[in-house]
Amino acid sequence: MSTQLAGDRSLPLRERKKLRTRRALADAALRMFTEKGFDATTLEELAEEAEVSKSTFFRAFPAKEAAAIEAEAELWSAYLTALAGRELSGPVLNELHQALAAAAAGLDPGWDERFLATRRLVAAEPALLAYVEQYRAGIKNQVIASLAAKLRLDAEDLRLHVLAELASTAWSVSGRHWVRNGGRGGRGALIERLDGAVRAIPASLDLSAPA
Amino acid sequence: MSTQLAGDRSLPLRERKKLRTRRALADAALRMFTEKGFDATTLEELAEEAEVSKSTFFRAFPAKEAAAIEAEAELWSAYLTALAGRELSGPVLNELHQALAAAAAGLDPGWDERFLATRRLVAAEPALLAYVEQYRAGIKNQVIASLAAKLRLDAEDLRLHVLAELASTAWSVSGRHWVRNGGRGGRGALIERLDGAVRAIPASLDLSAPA
DNA sequence: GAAAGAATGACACTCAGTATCGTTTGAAGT
DNA sequence: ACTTCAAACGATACTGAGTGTCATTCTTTC
Repeated sequence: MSTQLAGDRSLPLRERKKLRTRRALADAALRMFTEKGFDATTLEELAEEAEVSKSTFFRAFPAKEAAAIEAEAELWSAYLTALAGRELSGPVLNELHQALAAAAAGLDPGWDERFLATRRLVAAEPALLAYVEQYRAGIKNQVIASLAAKLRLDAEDLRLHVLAELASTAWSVSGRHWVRNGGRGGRGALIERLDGAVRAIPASLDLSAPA
Repeated sequence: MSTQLAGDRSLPLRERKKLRTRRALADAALRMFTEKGFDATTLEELAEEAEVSKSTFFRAFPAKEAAAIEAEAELWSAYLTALAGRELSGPVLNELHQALAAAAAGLDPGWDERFLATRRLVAAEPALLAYVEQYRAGIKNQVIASLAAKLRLDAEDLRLHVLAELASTAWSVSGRHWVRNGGRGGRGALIERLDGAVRAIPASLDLSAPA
């Protein structure tokens, strides 16, 4: 269930190499974008830093932005995996919550730090924010498809869209708070914030303006 | 409250011209992207079709994608305007719903058709879908800021995020259904679908998997 | 009708992203 | 170890979106 580390001896050498360069590129991206800025860093420089060619970069990532949000992508990927391996029972929102919490808990130890750096970058660079929004929308659609299959519902059922959206929103807000606090408390604190956010959802619908 | 038509005599000539070229570009984009495909149409061709230079295109739109989703952008812009001019009372979700319905109702007569064409394009072109997702995320943030100011709440209040998201989701799902039905019933039918979707939201939270 | 200023067109430039192809390297069987 | 095969890689050339600059042409205003 945990992320594939590049040092994993069980993997064929070829796969380990691919993971290593992928990680090298993502690390270089995080570092260079933070130091020089996203726009000021060209892909050529980035590829050179990771000692691969530009071709190799595009074999590992579909876009410049993707390398910067690796940590975020790892989380959502684990989320989808956790959800797929789950047998649903009871309130669906609760299931999504559990899947998300389990996904976050299962990531490799260094993830916290990378995620923090990623979110800071995203907050500073509009291009990255746009990419993240679009990325999450794609994940949301996969969640909907997965739920629709498990529950034998139409993928256009409004309720699925609402639920997928709510889980994502809860995560997003929790993450922003966590980052504003400098990531204090690490992953545990982040997951606790998520718990609180999910619990607060039902009350949201009743928010009223004073008469 | 209605959209600025290029024929509006009350506007200075210079502004009318700007609106005319903007509309010409958006129309050309919708037509050419539909006929030739988004990628196969270059900006040079598109600009030539509208009889302006590439420079002028980028003064009217920030990106190639933006010209294709003018109709969508008009709606959200009207939504923000309607929301800004509203005094909130009662359930906030209801207010958002009303603002959205009013915005849709107030757009110019040809909007239905352009919106339909836009959504078909978006469904066919991943690049456009990505752009729309990102665009809506920006609108959502403005809604949150507007609500936070009116209700004197923190912009990070989870409830605001949830509500802004729900309104957007209800619209999105309603629109997709409407498009699947070929836009039958015009704007009236679309707004009715929106009503139904908003009403169905509370039940979404209770969706459970069979034990 | 003249001055001021905004919008435009023309042009040059950067760089993300794609396509092609010859070379290297790990995987698998003998 | 030796060969075969396929996957990954590097090098190169190319397209086209998006930016910056500047001279020119319009609209507004006085």
